[in-house]
Amino acid sequence: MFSKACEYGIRASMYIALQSLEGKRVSLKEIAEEIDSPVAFTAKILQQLSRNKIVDSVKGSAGGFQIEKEQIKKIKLSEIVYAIDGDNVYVGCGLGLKKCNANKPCPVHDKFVAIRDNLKNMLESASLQEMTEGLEVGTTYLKR
Amino acid sequence: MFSKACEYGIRASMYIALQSLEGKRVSLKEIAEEIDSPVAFTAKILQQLSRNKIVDSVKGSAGGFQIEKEQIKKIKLSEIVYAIDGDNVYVGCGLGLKKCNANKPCPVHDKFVAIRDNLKNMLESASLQEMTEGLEVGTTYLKR
DNA sequence: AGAAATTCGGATAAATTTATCCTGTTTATG
DNA sequence: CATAAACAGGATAAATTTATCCGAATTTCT
Repeated sequence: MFSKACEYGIRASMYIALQSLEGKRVSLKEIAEEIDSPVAFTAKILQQLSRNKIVDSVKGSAGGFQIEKEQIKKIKLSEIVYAIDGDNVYVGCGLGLKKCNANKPCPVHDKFVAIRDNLKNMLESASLQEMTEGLEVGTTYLKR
Repeated sequence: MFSKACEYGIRASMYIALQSLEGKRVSLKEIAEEIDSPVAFTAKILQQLSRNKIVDSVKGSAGGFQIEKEQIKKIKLSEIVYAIDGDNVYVGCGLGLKKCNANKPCPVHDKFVAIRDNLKNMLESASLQEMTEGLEVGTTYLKR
């Protein structure tokens, strides 16, 4: 569904959000440990998220990553996915045709559009805030 | 969503089905042309489909690929996807966790399950027969 | 029997994605 | 101000996916 990079990106964002709500800034190392991802690769992804204003990065000793509380409420999963995977998830034919559309559709066009719209709606309505709620009370997990 | 291999595999199966309904056996070359896919790569995929009894292959001059009419009615897209991509599409956590389940779910578990079930249902209910119908009357396409 | 058309299967190559490493820069802190 | 902790970014490597090539086997047709 998503690329590995995107999976790590989403999980990292969720972890940063979780800690930011506690007022804690977190280091790359800690993030990678807590979401069980390769450190250096995660660094690359955090750079992307930082450039795309999804997360704030602070250099130097006592630096790390954080997300402002207001942002945690606003940021939707769709923005994270878009920052890393682009619009691949939303656009593009299920069967790989370059110019598939309602006018000249592939045989599964309508069925795919329906499913993709579901996915899109889900990602556009799921905020980081909402995602952290289960993490806080221990009913959802970011590794294992 | 699917791998390139799977996209080509689905399109190839649809084209073979379409021609088989006309009583025509089709060659690799013709298939690749008609679905706009790389010939040699398509050959590999057809081998897989042949081993998995999705398509029949006939060697030798005047050989080629075909699908029996009875099979065209029975074969669902899910079988093609499974033959090529395995169960990746259905199983596996949206965020890449190895042991994500209803008991210890990732933050998006339920939402993903819902969407994946949609996809699964769609693939399990869409037969090759159904797919060829639009192709026959020219309302759907396999290339462009 | 020979030639042509065709799939099969192994080896290999190219492209992309995933992952690592290393050097530089920034910043808090003692 | 020196040091250590941390991110940034370029170069590189490993793994996977996508794609090509070629010889062998099979079958039809003349």
